[in-house]
Amino acid sequence: MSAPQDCPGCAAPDLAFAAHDHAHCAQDALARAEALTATTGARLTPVRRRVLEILLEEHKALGAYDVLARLATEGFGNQPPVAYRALEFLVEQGLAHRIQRLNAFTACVHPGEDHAPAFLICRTCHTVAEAEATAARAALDTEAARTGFQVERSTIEALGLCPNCRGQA
Amino acid sequence: MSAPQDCPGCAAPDLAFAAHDHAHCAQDALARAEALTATTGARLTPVRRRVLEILLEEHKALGAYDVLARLATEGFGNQPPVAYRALEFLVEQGLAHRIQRLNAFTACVHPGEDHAPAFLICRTCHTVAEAEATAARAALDTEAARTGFQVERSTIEALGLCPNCRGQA
DNA sequence: TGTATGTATGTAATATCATAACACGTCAAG
DNA sequence: CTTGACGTGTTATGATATTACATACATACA
Repeated sequence: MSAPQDCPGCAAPDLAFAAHDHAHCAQDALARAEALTATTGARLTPVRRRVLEILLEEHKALGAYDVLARLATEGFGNQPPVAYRALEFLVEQGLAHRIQRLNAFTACVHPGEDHAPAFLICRTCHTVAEAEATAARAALDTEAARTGFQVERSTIEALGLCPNCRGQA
Repeated sequence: MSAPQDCPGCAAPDLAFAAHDHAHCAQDALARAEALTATTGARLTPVRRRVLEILLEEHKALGAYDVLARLATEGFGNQPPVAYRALEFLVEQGLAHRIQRLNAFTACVHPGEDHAPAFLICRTCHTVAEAEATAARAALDTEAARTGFQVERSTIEALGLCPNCRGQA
């Protein structure tokens, strides 16, 4: 495992859209996940680890049943809870994110850097990228506070065209 | 129908949370909806109008099946498409919004004022309020643009505690 | 007035997403 | 060596959403 700044692909903010060594990117995320769980004591069991690997194969969001189908062919259980539980674990640990708009899940590319990103979802190629959401979240919190509402968690997701698909249109 | 500034309840930004004359608030939204559809030529048929009324009864989000159950007892169809079609129409016309986080729908309290609000969802009383999202959306668009992503639609939803429920906690 | 056309509604069937409840196995602490 | 926590497997069911087709209703216009 290399530090993030050692990998041009992994360090880029537009990671998902830019051409990059995805194998390295996935390996890196997996290694970090292992380091993280070792630290916190959370158990990255075979099913959970495999689900993370599956999510890391592409910068896309996968439905729970897509994941489940993969697991089933590999000798794991084939009932929905098997997938949902592993996904829930990964989300709790910050190793994956749920994309509300798609009822689907995507691997976190920056595990450990405690963050609540915005998601950029390309409506053509279905790639999902994480984007920095600090400013947007701050604006939302401020606006909410004006009405006395206290934000605990927020969902920020954008649908649109990624740079690659824009070029082709 | 009165202009928005004539109604203290309807003009307030924290409409949903503040004590207000909700009957007036609902009537106002309905009247605007009628005016709007008359302008655009869209047909606010009995089912669609009734669905809007149902959504306007409270500042909450209702699931499609909740709406459907109401419709069914009133002599309308009782199959899911009846509710989904009416809801889709209302959303298209800007008369209702879909809350992704809840897989549910809520009436728009400012129909006609072309807007894409953020939603503030109270986790205790389940009230849903619309909040100004211009700043948050701008921040998101800017961040997305840095990666070359072009945002077409964005979802901004916050889960937390509304002023009333905060007081009680 | 009759008829064609588009739009809305009704209905059946099915697809997709998600959770509750319980059984069984494993492993570490006491 | 057993108890308790946790993880996994499985059954069953619940919740959300769409496809496809049939029917009715409105509008325009021959």
